[in-house]
Amino acid sequence: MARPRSEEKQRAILEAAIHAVASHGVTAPTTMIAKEAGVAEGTIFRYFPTKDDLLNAVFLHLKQQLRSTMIASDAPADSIEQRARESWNSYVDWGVLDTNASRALNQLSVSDRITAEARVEADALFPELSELAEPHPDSPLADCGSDYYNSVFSALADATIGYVAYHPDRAAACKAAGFTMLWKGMGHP
Amino acid sequence: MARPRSEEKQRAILEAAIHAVASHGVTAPTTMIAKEAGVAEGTIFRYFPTKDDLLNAVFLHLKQQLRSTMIASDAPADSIEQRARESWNSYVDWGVLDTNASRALNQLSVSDRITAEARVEADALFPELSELAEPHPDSPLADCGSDYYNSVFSALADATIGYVAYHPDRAAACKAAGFTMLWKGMGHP
Amino acid sequence: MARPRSEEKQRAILEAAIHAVASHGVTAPTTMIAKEAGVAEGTIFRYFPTKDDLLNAVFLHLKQQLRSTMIASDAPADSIEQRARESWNSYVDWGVLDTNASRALNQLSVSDRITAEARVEADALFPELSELAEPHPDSPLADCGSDYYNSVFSALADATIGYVAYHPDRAAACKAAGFTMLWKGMGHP
Amino acid sequence: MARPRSEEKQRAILEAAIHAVASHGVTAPTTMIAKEAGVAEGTIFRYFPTKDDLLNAVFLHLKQQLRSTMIASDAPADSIEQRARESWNSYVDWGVLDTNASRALNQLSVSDRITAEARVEADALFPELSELAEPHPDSPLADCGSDYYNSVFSALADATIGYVAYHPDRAAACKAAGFTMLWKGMGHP
DNA sequence: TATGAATGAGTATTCATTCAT
DNA sequence: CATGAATGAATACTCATTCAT
Repeated sequence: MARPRSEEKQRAILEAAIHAVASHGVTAPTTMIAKEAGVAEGTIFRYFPTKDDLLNAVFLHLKQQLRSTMIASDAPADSIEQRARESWNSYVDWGVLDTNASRALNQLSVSDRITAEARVEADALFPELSELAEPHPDSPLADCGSDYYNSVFSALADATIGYVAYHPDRAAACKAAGFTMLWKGMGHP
Repeated sequence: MARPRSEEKQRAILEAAIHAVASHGVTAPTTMIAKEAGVAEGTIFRYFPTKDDLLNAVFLHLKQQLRSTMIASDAPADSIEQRARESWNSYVDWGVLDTNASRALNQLSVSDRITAEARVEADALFPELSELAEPHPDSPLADCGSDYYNSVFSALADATIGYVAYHPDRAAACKAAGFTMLWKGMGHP
Repeated sequence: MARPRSEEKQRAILEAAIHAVASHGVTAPTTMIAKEAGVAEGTIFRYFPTKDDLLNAVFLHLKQQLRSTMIASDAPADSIEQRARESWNSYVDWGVLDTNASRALNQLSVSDRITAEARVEADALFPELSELAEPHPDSPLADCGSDYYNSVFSALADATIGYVAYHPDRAAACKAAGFTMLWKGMGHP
Repeated sequence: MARPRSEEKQRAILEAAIHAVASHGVTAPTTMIAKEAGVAEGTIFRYFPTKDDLLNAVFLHLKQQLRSTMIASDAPADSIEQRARESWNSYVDWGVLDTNASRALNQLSVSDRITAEARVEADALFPELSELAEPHPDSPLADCGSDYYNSVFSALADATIGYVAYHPDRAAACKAAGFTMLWKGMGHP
């Protein structure tokens, strides 16, 4: 599939897919996505050869979007704790602000239609998480693999996002509590 | 007077469903489940009127299984920390030992085909989690809602189970690290 | 299938089938019929080898029931018109009185699951209709076949029954009008 | 811009449905209809969202067809009797000429899958039947409801069509006899 | 290139019938 | 003989994908 003409149409399809997946899961029919995107049924397949390709593209698109958010908020940080907290905060905020995006990403994350390659590619977007995760020798995480921290980070963040979505008034408390867990869990005092 | 309804067959269907859902998600076709269970397709619907009923039954079955495991390992605990750690350990061990069960439970947990009732019923099986979660006033969790802890517990546990499944040699380290996170996150020193 | 033991059970099945067919058409499931008859699903098939056999039996049963009614009301008639009118009246009354029976018979009459043999057998139950129908040479019916009259008789009667079922207050008028049609149509003055 | 929706295909589906319903009743499977129409099974559902929609469309299609026939034969009539007789004749002729159509219409008419709306719409196609039915005060039909005549008209016509289908040589006699019944039954001398 | 009509394999569910108890 | 559990072919409908326009 050659790069298709309309960048805008591709974007519309992605956005429509996000919305559809958020509300109907990965089984959301392509017809529904097409309708929501304002394109014909067949058009989707000129931009994404199969539905799976589309789903994986959505997955990466969301991860990149999240990535951008985190960079945007990347103020020069005083301390490593500050940087870590800001990563955490922007991650959670992104999910809370754009519920659709967050819900869609959750659905995709657990779906077996997202390939291992896409997952690897997505993880590579967040190198600083790994860096922050670099545990000091006496951290409890020292003997866990390097991406155990990553798993835990997103697991905690997703749980927090999900919870805050239903209890917006507790957003601040939960964000703080979640970060404390992460930070103390790494062996910081 | 007729052939009695077979407890064993019902079990076979549940087990088959677990396996099928673990590897194909909740969209695993009933034909596949039937074949795996060694029964005719129609038989499934004698035991579970609809596929959704089957899925909810599987969900509760797995939760109960998990529950039993945790009770079985419920040694008289010296301290509250000890009790908490044992809950955590047996939860994670269950998932690690029976990967299918754990994967299926994850798929079901995020599926919108599991009813709110089933979820409530499932949560009621783990009252001690809530009790352990009771935060003291100066815990970071104090201002979060009461089930934020629960969300975090399963999120961390599932992440740990998933990770350990791929890195069995690090099981001990990850289990310990995960619990530390949880424990310290609650404000314990 | 040997004549089965319980005459009573056979009757219960027939009655249940009448009710089920009246309200759900010939597609009424055998399980529903069994339940309504208070017998097990399989029992039906000890009395009637197939569902089609059951339906044909119901058809004949209803025709016989109708037949009995008409005989019962068969007072010694003064004139041939009187006899004809009484036939007509008892036929229509039967349908009006037992709506279920009438509805079921209608459903069965138009169903292609009733065999030609059953239809012939049923017609043979009403020989006097044919006799009454014997047209005099100058009747408009003279050149129609002998059972055209029969068809017309039941067509008119069924239409009348159906109409009266919804407009019970007009029963008398419709019965009279229907008979007039029949009688005058035969060339009587 | 895409392939236009084919009027011809819709027609093929309707015709196939008529044929299938005529010979197998309303339970004729959609696969059979599709095969007979020479289209894929899914295609049926592009033209008719559900099978019930298809059945209702077939019902109306047949009524309209019948309607056209009757209009076509609508010569300027000398008398009201002449007009009535021509209505009757063309109705019966239609059924005799196209046995499938007539059989299908009969099946549909008694089916509970034809909606009340469709029936009302169909009746509205034949306003002159109601007009002709307007009974004079001393008609036997005077005290019956206004659509008793309609019921009787179709009942007689269908019976006649059915009979003539098997005895084509008696068509003329039966048509005449049937009309006489109707006409005399209305109190005409 | 975009469209949307056409496709047909795939899905959950039903039901007449069989047969172990 | 009666029961009802088990069966699996059949059914209406869906949907990712193809392809004529």
